[in-house]
Amino acid sequence: MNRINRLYRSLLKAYGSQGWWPLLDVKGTNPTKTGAIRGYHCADYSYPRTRSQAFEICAGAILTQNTAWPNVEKALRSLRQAGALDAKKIAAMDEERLGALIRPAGYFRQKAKKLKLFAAFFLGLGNRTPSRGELLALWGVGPETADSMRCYAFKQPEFVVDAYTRRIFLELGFIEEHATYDKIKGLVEKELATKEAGNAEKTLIAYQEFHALLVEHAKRSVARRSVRTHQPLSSSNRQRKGISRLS
DNA sequence: AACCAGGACGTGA
DNA sequence: TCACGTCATGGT
Repeated sequence: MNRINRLYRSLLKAYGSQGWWPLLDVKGTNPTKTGAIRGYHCADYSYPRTRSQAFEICAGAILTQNTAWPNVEKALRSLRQAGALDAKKIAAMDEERLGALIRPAGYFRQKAKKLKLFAAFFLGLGNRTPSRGELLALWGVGPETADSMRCYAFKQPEFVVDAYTRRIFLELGFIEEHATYDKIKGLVEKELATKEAGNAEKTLIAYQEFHALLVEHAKRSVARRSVRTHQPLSSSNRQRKGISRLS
């Protein structure tokens, strides 16, 4: 078994299934997760079940850009409270009012624009699944956001690379310091898929879980300092925090 | 009280 | 291509 698969298996053993993407109305059942327990659908991969839930995931993907999830959740609840967690409503809303509703998520002027653009695009899709290229062509949607939408909202086997993934892979020596997004994505899609090759559904679940597990692991054990310095966490720190090396 | 969060985009070199 | 600056609130 290759190192990517080994890491995936040990993370899964350590933290259990994560059940991303978090949805406002879904209750999670994994007590070992950090942060909010609600919002996850651990070991149930039938979500999103509606077009509306797919939109909620996409909106969350935009709102979470460089932003901590609890703040995103506040913005989503604020939208729902206003009856506006809905593509039609958002597409028709003026940016000032939308910005006020999503304020807790930060960057509210930019994100109001992004949400409006995306909402109009989403409506135009009808029931269709957008390609990665279509998403990337939208202003405000970069590689990570596009892959998050594809993987979690539209259930396409597409691995999401984020800052946490990068940090952990660098620490483990899986990648070079300046590895590109596509390089890291390719590494996972090549190595993690080998076992599930030919089974699209299992591949999708593996991509969803692996990304979520990397985030969970990073939140617990990877020093924030390493973002700037790229210095590995010392073993004494690791032990003090009760984190095993996992590979 | 700095520092950072599940980025993306525009700019100048 | 590449390194920065910008966007902005809220938690630690």
